[in-house]
Amino acid sequence: MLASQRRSRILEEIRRTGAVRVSALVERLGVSDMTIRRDLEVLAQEGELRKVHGGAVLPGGRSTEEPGFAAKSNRQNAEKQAIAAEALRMVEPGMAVGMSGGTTTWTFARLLRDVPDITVVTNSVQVADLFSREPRSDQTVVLTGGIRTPSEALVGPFAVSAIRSVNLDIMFMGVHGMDLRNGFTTPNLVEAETDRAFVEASRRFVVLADHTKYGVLGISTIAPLDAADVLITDSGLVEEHRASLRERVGELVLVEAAGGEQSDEPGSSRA
Amino acid sequence: MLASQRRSRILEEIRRTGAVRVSALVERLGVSDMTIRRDLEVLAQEGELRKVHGGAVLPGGRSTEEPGFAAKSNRQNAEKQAIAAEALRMVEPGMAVGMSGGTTTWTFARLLRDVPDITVVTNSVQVADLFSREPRSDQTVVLTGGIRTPSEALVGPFAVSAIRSVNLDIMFMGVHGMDLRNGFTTPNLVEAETDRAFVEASRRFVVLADHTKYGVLGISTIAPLDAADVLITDSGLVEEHRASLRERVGELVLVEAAGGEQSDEPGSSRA
DNA sequence: GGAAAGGATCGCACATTATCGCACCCGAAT
DNA sequence: ATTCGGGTGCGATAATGTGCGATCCTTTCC
Repeated sequence: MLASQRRSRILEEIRRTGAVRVSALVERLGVSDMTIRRDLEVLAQEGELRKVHGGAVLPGGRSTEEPGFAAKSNRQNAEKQAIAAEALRMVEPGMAVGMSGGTTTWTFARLLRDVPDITVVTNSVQVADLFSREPRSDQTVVLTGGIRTPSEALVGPFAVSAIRSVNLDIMFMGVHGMDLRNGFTTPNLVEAETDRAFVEASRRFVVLADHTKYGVLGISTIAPLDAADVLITDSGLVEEHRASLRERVGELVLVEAAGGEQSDEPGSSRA
Repeated sequence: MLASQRRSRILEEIRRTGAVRVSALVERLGVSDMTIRRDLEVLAQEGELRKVHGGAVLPGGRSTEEPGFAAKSNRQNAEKQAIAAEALRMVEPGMAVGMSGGTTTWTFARLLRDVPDITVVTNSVQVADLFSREPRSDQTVVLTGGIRTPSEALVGPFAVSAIRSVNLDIMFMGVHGMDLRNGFTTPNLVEAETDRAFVEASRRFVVLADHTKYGVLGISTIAPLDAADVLITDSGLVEEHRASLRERVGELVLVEAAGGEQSDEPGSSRA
């Protein structure tokens, strides 16, 4: 059995019963306890479950934990993980990193916690929450001020003013839609304003967007496509769209969504 | 059964009935009384419940509202409730209200949610959380930016700059200590800075502090006693201290803590 | 084509830590 | 004063994580 299959089984089990114990999984899946523990570690890192003594439970506990709840955040989760992993390669110790809100950046923020000596500026309460859960003395997390939107982002003049006063080495932004004519868009007018401020405040502007965002149109434009220095998306994007984007954005990075929920092809040679 | 499952069951039970007994849980969950006690201890530490003789009851208000910082918030809870109720009388619809962090202001914020048409400016993530749980279109809640302290307050230049740019009708502040010589103090240097900015930004400065704060000295002074237009405290304060304070602060308001220890009645004392 | 190098995954042994129940004594309520 | 619940100390048991070696698959080189 493949590791990703095994992990799917674990998720299936925990979603059905609400909790799993290591010893039960050892018996059921026929692997050692260490393997199970490592699986749980990985799944916990992805936010799919929460490790507890003796096993794991669903993460549903804290309301501020996961943005938008499971329905939304699990969509394209494998893609988001892969995108986040790729984005992580662009961050180096000592950097000043900006992050907007959204589930993709939230996934990315989970990985970012392990990077030493960085300064994070964000207008997302959830992202700030992630870092403040286990504070590290070598990391500084700045939450911009402002008024909360339903998606828990801070917007408005306070946010804009705070963002304008910083200089970021790199800015990571999740968007709701990307389109040739309208660029990167969001359904929230005031969020677009803060997002624009973020773009202006950063030396390097990186957009994180899975392939389903292509062609989606939010009411407000954050920036044209060519404003992005890098766009990281996944290989689910069809060739035609890849070409379009490649012409416009600074650099287009495609990542392979590793070990999705179901899409495993054992022994297939690389294309 | 996993320990965390067991604790979930306990919470479920207590939220359904309002109270649990140790003996009942022993039977229902099939573990020893000591295990139950230890569970209750953990949950009480998290602020999910309050231990009483024979079992546990729900803490002050809705337990789901209480964030993780609640271990300390139950101390002097009755006093805080009474102080908060008194402070509420000073707020009128249409006002711009400032609030610092701390458990006393948090208690106050819960009452403030019912006041129509107000603007709240706070550097406390928890206070902002309270309002964003059920957003009202006639209320605006501004979170100042900044870096999080362990007590979940936002501090630093971003916070100060945001606070300086607003004008508040009234400012409510919880303090860590009050002392004749050193005035209102806090153990956190940078928090004092934002607190001072709050004082300067407001027309009317109200301090909320239960009687145990008297004589306590934090490392950093926020303001001298006479900077307070109003000081609301409880009648646990001895006469000698009352007199001292009355000389210095603009107005000293003493409230009676209802019911001594118990305070888990939703429809609380005054209107 | 095949062998060697590289990388990832998994299992085992070990030291460490957390959990639980029991016995015992203390404190609170009636 | 008596009874019931509460807390502390201890030992037994289970769970955890780290380091290491074995195995499998992929890649690379000849």
